[in-house]
Amino acid sequence: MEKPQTSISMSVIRRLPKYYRYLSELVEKGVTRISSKEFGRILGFTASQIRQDLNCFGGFGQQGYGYNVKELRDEIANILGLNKNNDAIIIGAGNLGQAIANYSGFRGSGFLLKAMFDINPRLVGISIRDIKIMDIDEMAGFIEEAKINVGIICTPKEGSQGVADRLVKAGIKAIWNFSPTDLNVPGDVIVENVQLSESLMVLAYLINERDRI
Amino acid sequence: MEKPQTSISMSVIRRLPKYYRYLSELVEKGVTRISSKEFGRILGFTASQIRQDLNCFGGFGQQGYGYNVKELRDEIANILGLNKNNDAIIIGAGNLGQAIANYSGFRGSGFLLKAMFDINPRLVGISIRDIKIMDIDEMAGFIEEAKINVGIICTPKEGSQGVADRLVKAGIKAIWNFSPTDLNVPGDVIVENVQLSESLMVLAYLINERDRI
DNA sequence: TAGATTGTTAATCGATTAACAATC
DNA sequence: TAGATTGTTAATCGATTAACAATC
Repeated sequence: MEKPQTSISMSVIRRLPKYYRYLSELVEKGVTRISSKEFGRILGFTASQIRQDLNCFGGFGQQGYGYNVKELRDEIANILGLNKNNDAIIIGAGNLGQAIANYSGFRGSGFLLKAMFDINPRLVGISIRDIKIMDIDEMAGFIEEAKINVGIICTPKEGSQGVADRLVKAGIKAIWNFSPTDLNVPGDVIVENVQLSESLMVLAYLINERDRI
Repeated sequence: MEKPQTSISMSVIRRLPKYYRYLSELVEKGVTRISSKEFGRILGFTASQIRQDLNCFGGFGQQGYGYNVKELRDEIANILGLNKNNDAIIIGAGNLGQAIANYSGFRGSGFLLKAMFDINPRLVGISIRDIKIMDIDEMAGFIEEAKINVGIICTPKEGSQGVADRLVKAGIKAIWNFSPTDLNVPGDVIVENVQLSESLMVLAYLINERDRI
């Protein structure tokens, strides 16, 4: 049922996790079928948009019936690649790095945390949830040996480009970046940014704008 | 020089922090003027887009010259409301809450962390960076007394809607939401989401897609 | 003044919504 | 079969890019 897969726009891709999340909730509630109209009402999207989005990947519905909730959830999990394992490491074992290490969402997305790295000798050696913090000089070797393909950068912004360079050199293929910079990496390396500072500034804007009116 | 301020699209607003960040870097480097062309080259945007974006807020440039870097940075800080103070509290003092409490980006955006709240009696009473963790039952009183206007939700998803309800009831006007849910709040309450799980799933998709090709 | 670069209008592109024939 | 709802095409809307007159 899968389509020949032309390039999908990022607008569509960024909605997929939301579809997945709501479908998972529906499955838990025991809902077995849903129409695009009803699903749109729940999500705050138009029915049209949902049908267009899903049809980028295949015809998952049935005329006159709607969509099978469990089936659609599994299709989307498959599209997102949530069933594929990705071994990851965290670089920067400070507050944020430790919080991310404790993040329970890894499992559900197929990511497995294998190690953490830091330059601070006071952190090296201790463990967070059975994950060892190692010296950053051991990183390249570990990546190659353990076939790590994702690096999670939780360092301050001064160090982040340097870390990215070392990750790329060691053969990593994707970066989840929490440092407030745009990393410079080769075109085949994927970077997904979580820009806390930008999010906070947008919040400041929205508060400021509302107060102005 | 400010325009009558019609409604600005979110696409524009979400680019402003990036402008601000790069302009700050340019100021630090001692660059005093920049053209939209050169600024676009640095950011990876078209010159046209930068000029369009800035002209939503006013004519900050000068024909034949370009933009004064420091002036433009200050204008954008002003548009974003980074000079206005917003008193905030964190709800949920677990790993993520504590990491956010330690987040150094608050100051630069005009946010001031005033307290943290949790239901866990083992956390209540201790302090993170001089910020006391209090029992959640003290929250409503604290919000009113200290005139808090921003709540930062770092609880697990089960508790987040309940926390949001209590925040709204206590009179809070904006929420920075780290829990993986879409909060239901009255229309005048601003919610800015940081969806770690969605970001991670997009990363999974991009890795999976690249491997497929 | 001549050159450069803005502010702004017009053209293009892409994303969203509407409409409807196909079909379960 | 009749009703419902999809998949898909067409229309609309909004955002981005190009073009250029205004002007420093």
